[in-house]
Amino acid sequence: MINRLKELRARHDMTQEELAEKVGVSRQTIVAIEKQKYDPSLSLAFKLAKCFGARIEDIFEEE
Amino acid sequence: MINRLKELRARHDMTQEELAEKVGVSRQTIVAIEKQKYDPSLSLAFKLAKCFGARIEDIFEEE
DNA sequence: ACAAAAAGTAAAGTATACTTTACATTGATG
DNA sequence: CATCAATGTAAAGTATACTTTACTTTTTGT
Repeated sequence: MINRLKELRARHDMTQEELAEKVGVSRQTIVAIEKQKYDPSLSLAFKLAKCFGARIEDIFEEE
Repeated sequence: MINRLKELRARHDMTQEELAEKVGVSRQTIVAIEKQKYDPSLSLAFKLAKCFGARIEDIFEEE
């Protein structure tokens, strides 16, 4: 699974901290996902998509 | 999070066993998700969506 | 009604997602 | 170049997703 989280966050001009707060997780979770350490839960993926006004498929892509 | 997995599986006339095999998980995982015991991982959600020719948002819905 | 297939339940174990804390590195600005 | 904000790294702990095994209940077909 690859994701465009970092890219989208940059485009929306947000810090990791701001994004984390907005979707209700810790900053470390954002770091881990951006660094591709693991994939978000489905619930978090929904929140991230909503936050960026995108669809899950626009942010995450199965290999 | 609510899901229409059972409904979609019925519509596609598949058993839990068949679906489980097709998306590469155990039957118990399918049971648990249909019974709303927990949500699938993002990766499994993608596979289920693909299997039914639907979008993730068509199968799963955030509350 | 009976047998077989499908679905449901339960429990113990493993893997992954997420938290918290703490510290190190990078990058921008005075 | 010094400082502070932002980002990165690491490690130990908790919660949730998933597996495996085994057994019970429900549904379906003859």
